[in-house]
Amino acid sequence: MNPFTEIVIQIIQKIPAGKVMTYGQISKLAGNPRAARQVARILHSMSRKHDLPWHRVINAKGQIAMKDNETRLEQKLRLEDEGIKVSGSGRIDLEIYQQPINSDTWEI
DNA sequence: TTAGTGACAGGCA
DNA sequence: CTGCCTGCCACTA
Repeated sequence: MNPFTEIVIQIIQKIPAGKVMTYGQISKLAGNPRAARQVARILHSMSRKHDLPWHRVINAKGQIAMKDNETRLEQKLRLEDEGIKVSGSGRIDLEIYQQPINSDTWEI
């Protein structure tokens, strides 16, 4: 497994419940600012075997970027279950729920 | 091998 | 606020 993938997985596992991060944040923390799409791919392929909180990862517009309606609904329900308010169209207030990368908990 | 396609981001209209 | 365009890279047909 390449180091980028490992770091991405560790970052996602550190996202606290009730908070979210964007793909861009994660890719930047992992050392590849332009690899947001690969983060998404890692999530899709690794979320099951690594038990990742994939639902806490959203796009830069603060929305659920799902194409599949079932998965989109599941993510919405999981987020609301953690106290995150999700708008009808799947929007989330990043000002409130986004986990800042400058926090002391991020010693990557 | 080339072309199409995303769990995306950022700039611009 | 929304939509379109370009860059990015792994995967698939």
